[in-house]
Amino acid sequence: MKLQQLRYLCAIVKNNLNVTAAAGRLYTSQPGISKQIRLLEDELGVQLFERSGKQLTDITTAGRAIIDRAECALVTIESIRQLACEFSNPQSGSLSIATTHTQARYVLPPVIRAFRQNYSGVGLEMHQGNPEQISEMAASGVVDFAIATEAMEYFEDLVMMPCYHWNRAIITPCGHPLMEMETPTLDSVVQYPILTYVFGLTGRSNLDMAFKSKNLTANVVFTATDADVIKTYVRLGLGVGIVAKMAYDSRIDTDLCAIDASHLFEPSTTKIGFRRGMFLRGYHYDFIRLFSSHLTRDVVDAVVKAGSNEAREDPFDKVVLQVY
Amino acid sequence: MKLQQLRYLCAIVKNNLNVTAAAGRLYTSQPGISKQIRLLEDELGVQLFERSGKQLTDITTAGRAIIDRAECALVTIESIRQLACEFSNPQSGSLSIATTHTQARYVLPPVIRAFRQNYSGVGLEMHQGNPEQISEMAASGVVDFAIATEAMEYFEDLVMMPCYHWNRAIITPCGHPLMEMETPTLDSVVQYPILTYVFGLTGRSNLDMAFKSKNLTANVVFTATDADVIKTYVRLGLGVGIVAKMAYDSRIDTDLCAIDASHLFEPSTTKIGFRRGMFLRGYHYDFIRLFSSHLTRDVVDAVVKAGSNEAREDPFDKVVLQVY
DNA sequence: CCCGGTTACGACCTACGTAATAATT
DNA sequence: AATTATTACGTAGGTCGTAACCGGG
Repeated sequence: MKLQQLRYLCAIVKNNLNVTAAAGRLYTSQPGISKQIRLLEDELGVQLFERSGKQLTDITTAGRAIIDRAECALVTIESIRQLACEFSNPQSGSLSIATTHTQARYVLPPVIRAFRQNYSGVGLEMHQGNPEQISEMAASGVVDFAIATEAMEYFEDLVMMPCYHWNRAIITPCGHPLMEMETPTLDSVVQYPILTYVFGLTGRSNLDMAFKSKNLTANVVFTATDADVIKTYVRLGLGVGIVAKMAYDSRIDTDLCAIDASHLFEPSTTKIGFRRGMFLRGYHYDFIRLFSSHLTRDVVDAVVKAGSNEAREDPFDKVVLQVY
Repeated sequence: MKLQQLRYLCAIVKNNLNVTAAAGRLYTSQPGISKQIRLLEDELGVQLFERSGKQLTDITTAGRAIIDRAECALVTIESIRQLACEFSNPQSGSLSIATTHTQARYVLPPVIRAFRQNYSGVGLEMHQGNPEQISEMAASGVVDFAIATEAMEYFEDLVMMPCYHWNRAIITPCGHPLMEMETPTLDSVVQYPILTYVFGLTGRSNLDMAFKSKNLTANVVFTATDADVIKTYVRLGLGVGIVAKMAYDSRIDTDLCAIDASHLFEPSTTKIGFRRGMFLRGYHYDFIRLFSSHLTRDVVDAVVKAGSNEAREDPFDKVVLQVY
């Protein structure tokens, strides 16, 4: 049994049992992969894949169990590599983050700036996607960290930690009648066409829940994945926007007005997650800390330890998170 | 990085940094090992060992962390192998147990017999030693299971489970004055020279505690590692023996008399343990079950899961163990 | 001077890529 | 017919073992 064979095995699985695709991803030839898989199966004495003729059609029961452990072994091996790096070269490496537009555009900039000042030798890579894609990237090891607000609980092998709460703002062109009120009600808001995030993004579910619980139907005329686009269309007069509060900047958005809407919608919680078993380098801890100051190294370590098991008491019960 | 290199690395550590010994254990040449270690260090860019001249004198900080993970990876790899075996050949394999004389001689025989009837294809291997050696064997993967009564808690990477409680018997040649009493007291027992187990074996510590708590000094004139030897010397009239109750068989030891001593000494608990992360095959579960009927597959799995973390509530709190 | 680790070298093996072949959709 | 896996084969790299070489205690 060789590590390569395990890598090939996992690559095939990640590429939907397409050996050619797996070979492409690993920059090697597909006959090589086929042969190594065959050899592995011979050595272990078990079929790992169901085959119909030459095609791989499915994973066998044994295969599934073995692949799980193979992934685990590979993660451990990777962590050895990282660990060595951390000792030989603690100031250099690379940090890759997958996140949503909202975070990338409105929350991360100061964090990234501070991080770069401390770790100029660490390469940064940023990926964008919806929360599901983001989680997937972190779970499969494409990125180190996933940062998002929704749909981050569904990956068993991600360690998730809450970072901060945030509320929404209602934005309109200046002089809009809604802006006359101190604290508009949901009833008054639904009078107008609404522009907000597409479903599944940036706390959209909390928004829908608020309307639903009051039996109101919001007339959502436009959705987008980011607040910049939404603001653009609010400026065009399509309606009122409901976006994350941090997406409104009074210095820049001078032609728009905003009202805090924290009394209308439940706050959402942004979380950061990384793959279980991953070795966290010094700069990983520091990045997390920069992003959310209560997540010190000790706290993170505790969560990792606790998380290796199913639910015990939530270590964040008593922590008061920053609120935007 | 290759698996062999990790194996070499761990072997060197297990052999006290003696490369030649490690080579011998692995049936390979020591230049090969030296070279692979060197290559590994080059690839990782970290020294794994401190060297004084050519000698390996110590493990570096980085080395220690890396070796930990290397061992973990190797255990996972081994578990893949076992897993495959379980699928390809569930009835064959091998089971190795390390235990003390008491278990091997008085408790395990019926278990082993039953096991062999179910799994005639599984080779059995039995090792003996003191509890520390036994734990060590299980922790280092020489054997699958460690079964003993004392000193099993000190290995962090062993999963331990209580199997049964047992009490002691006082044995004397027939007609001994102690046997006149229904329930002898400690005071009466200390009147006589005592023969029992050597320190660290078979619940010896509970015995010492009992005397100490009553401020009595036992006149221990003879210690041995097993009850057979002790009984022999009791027959010679050296004194009274205090041995595990199951070591007295009225059908065989017709020239000896025994009195239950459970009122004098706290019962001891025999435990079974195996290396954390080890893949348990079907026959492993069955063996455990045969040895201790409350340790069903579900219970064992639960302990493994829970044990991957530090102390949570003891899953055996409410279980009533069999008492010998 | 012996024990133990490193260097040097040669043999064998095997992983991998290219090219041709077969099978499945 | 196009896509995808297997088979065949040659090469290049690397692991391992033998043998000779050094450094400490």
